Amino acid sequence: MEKNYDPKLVEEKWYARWEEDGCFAADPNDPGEPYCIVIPPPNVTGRLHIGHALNNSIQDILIRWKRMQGFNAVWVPGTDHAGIATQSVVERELRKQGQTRRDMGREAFVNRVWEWKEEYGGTIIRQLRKMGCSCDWSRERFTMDEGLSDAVKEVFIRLYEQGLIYQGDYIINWSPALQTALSDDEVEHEEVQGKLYHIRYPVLGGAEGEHVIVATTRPETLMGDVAVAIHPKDERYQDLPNKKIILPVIGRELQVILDDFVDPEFGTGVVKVTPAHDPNDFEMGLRHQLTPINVMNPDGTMNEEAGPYAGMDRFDCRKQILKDLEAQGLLEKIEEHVHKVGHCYRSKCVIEPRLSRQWFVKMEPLARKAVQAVKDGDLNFVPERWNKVYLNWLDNIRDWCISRQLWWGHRIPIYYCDSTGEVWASRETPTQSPSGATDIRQDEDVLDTWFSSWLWPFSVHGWPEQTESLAKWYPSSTLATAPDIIFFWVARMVMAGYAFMDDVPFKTVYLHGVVRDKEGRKQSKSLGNSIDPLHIIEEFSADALRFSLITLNATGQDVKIGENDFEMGRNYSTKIWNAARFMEMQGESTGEIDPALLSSDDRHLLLRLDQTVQQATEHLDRYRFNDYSHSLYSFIWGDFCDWYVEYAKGPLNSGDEARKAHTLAVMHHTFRTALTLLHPLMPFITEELWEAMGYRGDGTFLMKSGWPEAFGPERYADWGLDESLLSFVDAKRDLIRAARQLRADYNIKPSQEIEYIVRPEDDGIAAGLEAEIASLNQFVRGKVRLEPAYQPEGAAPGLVSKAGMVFMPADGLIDVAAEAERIGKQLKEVEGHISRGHARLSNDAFVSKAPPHVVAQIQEQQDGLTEKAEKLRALLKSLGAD
RNA sequence: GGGCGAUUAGCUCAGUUGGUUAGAGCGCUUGCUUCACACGCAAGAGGUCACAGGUUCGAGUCCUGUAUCGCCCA
Repeated sequence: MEKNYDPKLVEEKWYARWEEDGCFAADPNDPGEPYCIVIPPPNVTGRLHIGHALNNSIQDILIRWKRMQGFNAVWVPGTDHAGIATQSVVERELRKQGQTRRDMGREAFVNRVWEWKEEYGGTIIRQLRKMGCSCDWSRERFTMDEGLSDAVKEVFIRLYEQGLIYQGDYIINWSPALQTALSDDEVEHEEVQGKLYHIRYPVLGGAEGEHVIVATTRPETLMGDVAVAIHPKDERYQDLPNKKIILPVIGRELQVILDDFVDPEFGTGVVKVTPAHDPNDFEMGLRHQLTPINVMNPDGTMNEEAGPYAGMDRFDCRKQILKDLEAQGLLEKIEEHVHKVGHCYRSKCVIEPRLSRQWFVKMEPLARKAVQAVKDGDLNFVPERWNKVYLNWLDNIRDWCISRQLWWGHRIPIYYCDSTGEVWASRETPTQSPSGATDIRQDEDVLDTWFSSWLWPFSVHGWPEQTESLAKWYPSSTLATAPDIIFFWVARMVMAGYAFMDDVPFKTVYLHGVVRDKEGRKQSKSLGNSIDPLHIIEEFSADALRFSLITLNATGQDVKIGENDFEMGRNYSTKIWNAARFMEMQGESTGEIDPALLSSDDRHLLLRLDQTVQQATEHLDRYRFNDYSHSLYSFIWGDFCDWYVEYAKGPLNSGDEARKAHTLAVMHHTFRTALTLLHPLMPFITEELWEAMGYRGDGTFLMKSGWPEAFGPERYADWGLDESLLSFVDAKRDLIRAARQLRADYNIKPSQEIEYIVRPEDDGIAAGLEAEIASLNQFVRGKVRLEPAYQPEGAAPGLVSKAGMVFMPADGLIDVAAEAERIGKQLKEVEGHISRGHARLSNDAFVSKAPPHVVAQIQEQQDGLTEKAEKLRALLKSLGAD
């Protein structure tokens, strides 16, 4: 074995071997309880970013763990056709060649997108393999493949027939850049420093110059005004409803309406009503039977209704109309005004609320069961606080605008016959209308991409076909995703699950945090602060990438991470590698663990191993991935490498073959179990060492091996594992640390053998230490002499440890002042603790009300501290420095 | 405007139902090429747990309020 672990070839090798051997493939007929994860399908245009890396590390940990536990586990991968993103990518390519999609025509364009998808799409899927993801690739799906398209059609038609899908003219969010409608969730509201324009609207037939002042942030929609509104109780404008108002520029007569919606505090209390360009005004328009006037084209330019401004861009129009109003003396004033403006989540352009005919899903009936699922505990969010966010959204749910004016996507299966006026839905492509007319056409629009993603947990299994996979793996078990798509996707999947499968789509939703840069900013291309996971894999390893991400990320919190944080994972890999290398150098291990030969260090290690098995399992059960990682880190690095390997060097080099073999047996037993526990997190290095250490035996991959079970009371009894053992080894290590500290403080080289004199705490410890004196000597690189009644003659450096006092004769080199300072400092600390403990114990309320075991504990601690203080004082005295 | 989260060592963060002397990684200081590992070993320094009240025998942990930062919804 090489000194440094070289992951590159190893990772490639194992991934290929797992795949060749069908380790990832699941069969619904195999035994085992079902466990299923469906991947949050990444965009087919996407590339793996660090957020995906975290998300998929979590899923892979879960699936590998459950597989090892004997579940019939499947992880279904796939991608999403990402209507807007994918269409934009191909359009951008066309533009470079001086072409547009309209030049090409719909069919040719869609073919072109398919070509693009075949060639470049799914890069991300290949990248997931580099990370070690154990997806069942034979089940890979795409939201536009044939089966999923059937599912989409089926769902649309069922909802349409139930009256839950309808078409209507409403205000929707319009992206002028993309020229399509968007759902409410696709709009990002950003606070901007804008302006509030106070505009004078003349009163018809009023006195010269009589006007009302209307405040607006969007003067360019003025031409679409059909009324002005005031609050019914606003006393300032009592006589206004009887008058007519003249719309500036256009000269249209406007009525004055009274509506509760108007906020008298906003601006002047008089607002313009523009039903075609504002959702609230639209509602007011309905209440007062006003006819909306749309003044804009789909591309954000003004149309002929805008009179003199026709053809002008909406923002140019704003400037021009302000200039004109100013010239006519109609601009009262301009105020600074901070308000929220909707932006397109994809193009970032300013969203235009626009009246248009679109398709909607009526959500309220679907939401009911989705609410109940969480209230009844059939669906759980981890961390729990997301329950509330989810419920709050569902309680205020609004209908979902599902039509998009795009070409790439599932075309709406609605047909029209212009001559007869028939409108109907059809699963097949019809040749005539229900009444037999042939002048038929299909709706031009496609469906929102989420309209296919919300079916994912069952459509991936072949629904609407009743497949074996569907029967076995629906509902899925855990969904792991980021909270930013809780509404877009998670809540809608729950609704679809109940609507079409009559059950939740998954039992637990684990929501992890967002990966940020060191400054806490979201990683983004434009900031140039993103970490490329592939670069990390290249530089460190996939295991290191996974380890660092998981270790640094506490449940549900955002994680701030920088490039060098991945060193941690690499260093850990090297550490494990070298521990293995050390064992390999000791030769073959054939022995079994023999209870009669177990030393206290052996037992301590085995006890800690068992604790680690329990902790790792429990932490995974509770989705505490960082705790899981931490417990293995401290076990392997701390217990195994720092203490046990150092201890083992004694028996291994003792020349006693039986001891050597037995020590190796303990090491291998432990290391083997530790590799198993670590496998879900670091699959590659563990699989490699599993083979290198000869654990494969009959040829079973580690990834197919069983998850370790805790020892249980019998083995505890057989092996003599108990708490007193822990405290003895603990005390011994405390002594070793004290001895090392004395050496370090006096700058004595590690190579120099020195003598320590130890005055053991009690007879039991004395006997224990006596039995292990060789090991002790080795740890302190010196010679330990046990002298129960030792009193230093004159000044000698000494320290207090749990196992007793340890002295290091220094041949008159002692620095009395420094020694006194150190001991004095320690004494002060101990005295601090003593006085705090004393205060508690002398408090009657504490003694009478606290549970007895707590009181006893404090008492015991107090005794220990008091004793320690006395020893420290004695030390100080022997220094003659008091 | 409503809701949620964060505030603990120089930095990034753990700290589960309140109960040992508040932990880790990185960074820092000192020593060490000790026969697995310098991607390492050993030792060390560093914290009035944002602030103010309250509950309690006992608060980093629970409650109320304040401040700062971040996110979501309207």
